[in-house]
Amino acid sequence: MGRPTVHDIAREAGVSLATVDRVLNARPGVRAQTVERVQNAVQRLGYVRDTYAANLARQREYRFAFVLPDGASQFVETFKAALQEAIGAQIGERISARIEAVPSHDPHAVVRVLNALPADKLDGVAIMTPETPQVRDAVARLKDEGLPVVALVSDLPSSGRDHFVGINSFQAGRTAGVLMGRFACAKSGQVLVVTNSMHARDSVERRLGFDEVMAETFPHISVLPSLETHDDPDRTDRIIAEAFRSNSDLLGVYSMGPGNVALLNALRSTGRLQDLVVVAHELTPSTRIALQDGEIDAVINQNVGHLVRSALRVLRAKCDGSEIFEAQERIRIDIVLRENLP
Amino acid sequence: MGRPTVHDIAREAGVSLATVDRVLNARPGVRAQTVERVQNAVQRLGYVRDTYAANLARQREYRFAFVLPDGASQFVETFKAALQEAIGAQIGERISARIEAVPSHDPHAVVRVLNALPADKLDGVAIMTPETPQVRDAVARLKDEGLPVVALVSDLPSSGRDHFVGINSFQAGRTAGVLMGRFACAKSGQVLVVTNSMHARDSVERRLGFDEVMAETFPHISVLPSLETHDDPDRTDRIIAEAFRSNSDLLGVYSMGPGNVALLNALRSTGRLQDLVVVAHELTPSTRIALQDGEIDAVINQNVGHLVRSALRVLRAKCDGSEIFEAQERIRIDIVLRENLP
DNA sequence: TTGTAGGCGTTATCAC
DNA sequence: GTGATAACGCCTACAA
Repeated sequence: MGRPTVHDIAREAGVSLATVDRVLNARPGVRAQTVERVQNAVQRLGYVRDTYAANLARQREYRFAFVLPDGASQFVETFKAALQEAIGAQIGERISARIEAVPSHDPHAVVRVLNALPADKLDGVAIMTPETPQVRDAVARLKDEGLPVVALVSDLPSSGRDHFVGINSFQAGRTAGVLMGRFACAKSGQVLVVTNSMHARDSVERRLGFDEVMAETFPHISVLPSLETHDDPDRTDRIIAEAFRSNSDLLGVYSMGPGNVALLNALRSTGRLQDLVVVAHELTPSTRIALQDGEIDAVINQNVGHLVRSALRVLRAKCDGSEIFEAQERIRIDIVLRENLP
Repeated sequence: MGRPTVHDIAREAGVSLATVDRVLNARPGVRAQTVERVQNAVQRLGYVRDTYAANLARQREYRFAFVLPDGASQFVETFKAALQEAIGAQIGERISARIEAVPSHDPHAVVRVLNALPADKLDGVAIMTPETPQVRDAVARLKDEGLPVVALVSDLPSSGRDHFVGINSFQAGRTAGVLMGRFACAKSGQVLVVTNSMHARDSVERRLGFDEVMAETFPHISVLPSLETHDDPDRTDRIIAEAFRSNSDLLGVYSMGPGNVALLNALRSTGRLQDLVVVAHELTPSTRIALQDGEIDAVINQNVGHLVRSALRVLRAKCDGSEIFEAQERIRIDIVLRENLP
């Protein structure tokens, strides 16, 4: 015969189905002695609950909210598409997800949105937002209301979030560094580092990892101070032009943040893009094309499909109080070259 | 109210549950007219079947067989471990998998095992085996008996397998090539290519991809003919020593096949391992250590966890006749360096 | 503190 | 051809 069921447990323990259920779900109103008997039966028979049958009976619905940066980020757009796709697929069964767009550079706006989330109409929240003290407090409130919270892409380590879905930025920076160094071969010269803002925690960590590798392994290359674009194309053009004026031996560019469209445009207008080693983050329509055209040499990527599915699985597991399957939830640091473009 | 159920369909179409079920599962014994009415109702209400409830009622069990090479391959061992892990986890719910070890270099033995599979006690088969005409016929037989078959890691394109779970070997070879070329910088010299046997389809394809990139982009590097180790450590030592004797400017080694333990040992005894650019396939305990020690520069990998889960999901989908979620089943060509080791 | 009975959405076995 | 009716494994009133 197949797996043992609650019926088997009930028979084995000499109690009724309802009592078994109460014990399995740790509900009160059962004598300690009876609890013991049931648990013994569970042990003996090796019972494991059929989650799907349980969800069916429970009419379980998972209502999640995804708090994502608004604005025209290709990465976020790609992420949203992957979310829609996953919700429509098998993995999205019984899951509904609302997307809350927040102006992520405005911590107060972020907090306003987080505080406005209707905790009683939700079963979990995924947040992709820079870490600020205000955000930390808002997350604490959500958790107080009993909601599982996962941090997406950018971690919120001191917020008490239940889980982080994303890659280690420091390692990602190291990976970018080693590609930069090896692709530049033994040449000496300077490398430009660009991001939208060094207030973003992941930019800081990526920079740290990048610098570490460059100092360790490629001391003949000097890494210039981080340039901040502030998500402004005009400013991007200006600082890039200026950087090319003041540095004679530029070997490469490390783009740590979003905004690759504007950066690539600025680099194109210097006329030197083809000679540079360019390493960027996140595979989006624009970085994909730039890879294909040989403008970008390597992209460090976190697979958005994987991010989405991992967030959904983890949130569901937290709701059910079940274990997560670590191996499946580890997001890889993908290295994408033209030849292994998915 | 929530999603429409079979009850809603029955009411809407003015028929009974049983009839709805017959139509949904394409069973005979329903008037064309009635079929139509039900299908209209399905359309109108946007019904989509609850797979889990269905499986519950059906008492569905998925009994799969995995036909894997025997012998001491670290890759296969890693794969088996991942399989066990997945079976124990959420994704393995209702799935049982038996592993059949075959001496994969012996086509007749492979076929004997395939033919001995009890088709009536199985719901699907995954096969990791080199392609031979005999294997092709055996797969055809399995399919005749109604079993879904997926090819694992090494494709069986002309066998009528339902699906291939793995990476494109040609692209993988190109990826290895570009890493080799760029990591070797502008130096000219020779590159050694090693595999266990050029009878393996993936070795041939990898070689093709590798050669293409080298010829296109790195013409100053000459790629030597493939050396075959025949899975024999002694032979490996000999051919490597010989290769080092006859080539004065060796820049690197591309290891296309399994057997990295023996190959690394042979390379170590030349005393020149540290200076070479080494690119290998598959992340296993030994390649992992070699990466960490700087002996291997890059590993081209297919994530075994992903392979296993994909095979399980695809087989299940084929059993259910349901769609597969392409995006999730595309196995990535991972590039693993020391810095992004998972 | 415990048990009974019914229901979740689907399928399967009977009759009619 | 079609329709009741009872499963599947679990949960939850409500009753005892």
